[in-house]
Amino acid sequence: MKKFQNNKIVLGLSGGVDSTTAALLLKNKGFEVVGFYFDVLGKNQQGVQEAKKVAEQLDIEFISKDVSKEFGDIVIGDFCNEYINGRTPNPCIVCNPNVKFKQLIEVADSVSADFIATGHYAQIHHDENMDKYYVKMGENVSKDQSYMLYRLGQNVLSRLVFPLGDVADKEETRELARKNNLSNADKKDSQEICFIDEKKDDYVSYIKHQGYQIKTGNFIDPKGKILGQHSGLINYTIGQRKGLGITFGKPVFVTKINSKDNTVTLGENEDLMINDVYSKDNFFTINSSGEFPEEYQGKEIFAKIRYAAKPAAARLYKDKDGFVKTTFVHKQRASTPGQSIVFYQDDLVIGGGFIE
RNA sequence: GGCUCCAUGGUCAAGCGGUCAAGACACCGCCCUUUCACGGCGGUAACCCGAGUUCGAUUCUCGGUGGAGUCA
Repeated sequence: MKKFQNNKIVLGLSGGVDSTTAALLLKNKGFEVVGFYFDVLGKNQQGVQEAKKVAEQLDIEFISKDVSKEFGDIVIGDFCNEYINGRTPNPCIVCNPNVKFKQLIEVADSVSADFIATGHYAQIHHDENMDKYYVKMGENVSKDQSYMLYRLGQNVLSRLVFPLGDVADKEETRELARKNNLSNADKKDSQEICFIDEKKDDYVSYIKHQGYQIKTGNFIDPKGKILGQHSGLINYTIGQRKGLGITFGKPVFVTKINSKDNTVTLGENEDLMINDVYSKDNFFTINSSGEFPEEYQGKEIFAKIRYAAKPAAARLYKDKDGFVKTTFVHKQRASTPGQSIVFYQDDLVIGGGFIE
């Protein structure tokens, strides 16, 4: 798709090694690169300056934009609500289609660029016959970030380039950066949640600072017996072991979070193993609406229920009320409401949804 | 009230007349990780008090204190 008939490309430029190296690679391939920094906090002058400096080093155009309003409404609002409701959100999943890539497209249109890019370790696959685009796992299997991108639609994918998709090793990225004297070649990987300053907040105190009231409640066993006091639902996620402050001589894990009666159920690891995972708000790549394609009924696929999980064999079934049931061949550990399940066919992302 | 049993890190729990006093769970740190977790590695931390026996007591004896059981 070439709307503008040029080689102009808008790259999400955070100032980190990955996006910087991505810019370099694009430049080398002959793209006219525009570095785009989106400021989710709206006051991140340091972030802007760092990215700008990198852009100058690379000698590329640079744009920054305050997207704090939409980011706050869409991502942070959802993030807090989910936690308050006893779920475990993954803000990156929400941000990508609704803020990050949406912004990239908008900026690309505004500067008449045909393409957009990010430094994700993922690839794009184009099915020529069906004329469909897919996110494909990165060559760098251990860093593969395709999971985070399952909600991107054809309008985005068709214009998207992942320069680092075929880089098989993060060290290779750094090496490239070093060779080209990029100042951030050895900058530490960013981590944690991007909108929370880990120096002064963790996500729990962040949510508290947003004005939410956190109520303590009971830890209970699977039969309902009270085991102790928990410090508020937002502190916990399914499968969690540490930070419970409760001891039984053997590890215990969070097996259930119940927002109705404000309890947290603790149990053994075995209790966390399940075959069937239900998801809602599913999004399937090949349908512009994102709906479940009928031909996927009973389909053998691979799926993972967490970013860091290994894709595991499963079958897909359409369920009532827009739900999808995924039946794994082997039990999976700690399916967590709010996290995403992502479906793969071989190394292509075909869709995903939010776990219930 | 009588009798019996017990008393070790935050919790549970080994053990011995001379030990750097196990281990598990918790906790802390690091690693892993563009979410939250899991996981891996490492770390802090204890013999209830007093008297006695002994070359030496956490270990044996007595008393105290605290807890558990039992009897009328």
